[in-house]
Amino acid sequence: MQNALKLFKAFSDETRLRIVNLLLERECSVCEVMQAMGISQTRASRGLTTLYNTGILKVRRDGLWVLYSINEDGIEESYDCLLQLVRSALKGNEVADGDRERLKGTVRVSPCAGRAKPLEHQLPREYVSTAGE
Amino acid sequence: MQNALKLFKAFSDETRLRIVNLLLERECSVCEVMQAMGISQTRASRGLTTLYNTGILKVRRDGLWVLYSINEDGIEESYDCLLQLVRSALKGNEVADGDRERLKGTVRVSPCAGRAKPLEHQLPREYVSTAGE
DNA sequence: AAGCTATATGCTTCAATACGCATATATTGT
DNA sequence: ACAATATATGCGTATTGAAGCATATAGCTT
Repeated sequence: MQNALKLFKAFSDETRLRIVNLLLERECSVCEVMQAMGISQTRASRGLTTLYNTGILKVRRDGLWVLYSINEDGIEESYDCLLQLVRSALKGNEVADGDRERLKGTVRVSPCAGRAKPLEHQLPREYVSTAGE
Repeated sequence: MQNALKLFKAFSDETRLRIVNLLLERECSVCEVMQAMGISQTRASRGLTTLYNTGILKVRRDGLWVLYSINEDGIEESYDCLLQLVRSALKGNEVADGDRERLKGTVRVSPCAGRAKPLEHQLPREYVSTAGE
């Protein structure tokens, strides 16, 4: 029961459901989740961490980036049906569809984006426009 | 998404999971749930009401008793898998097993049972022992 | 080593939730 | 109508949970 309870609690939050929605598309870094969903770094990180602690996600590092993805061989057989339920529940939802759409355009950019610093300081070289130089 | 969210929230509480556990066995009145789980009337009633409001349960009246049961043709196709997950998750759990076991011995008795009043005042006639009379 | 970037986290606040007590409501029998 | 029983619910409280801010940590790059 405790395992099931943990799973249900993990899925009982809109932020986390939207995150799962993204990860069902593909592996994501924290900053990609932030951008696609338009939420703060703290919120994205906390949502991911909670899902990870429940066993739903796995993590790996790629340089500075921490990449989260669905933990296919997670907990139990049964829990697979939950993911399918989430997937179908989010398909057709305006917010979730928008998140997935924006995910396509995300870039691995600093969580400082949107703050006062000039944009060039936060984008990896290859993404910085050279038009104005 | 909102529907899925409501379902997950409904299932993300131990009291409610245990109630579903009982109702997967059979239709129950509030007082039977109280007895089987050893919880207060308020707690039982609130748990049942929450599950009902989510569409998971249906209700009917039988005289003084309000009988709750799983709403088979509830919300959506997908949600059926949730019930199966709950069933399997609760099978083998000590608390849940105990609840189901005690359910067999429950009696439709007043929620006042266990308080100061003499037992005879709260049991339907047919359950009152006549040994002491 | 120093500085930058990506992420995690301690502390705090605010909102949501669970549930107890007392009481209201609904239903039946007398 | 009255009393008794079964359940629901308003109000208050305690607990939990989400998430912001500031800061710590980890890993590049030079």
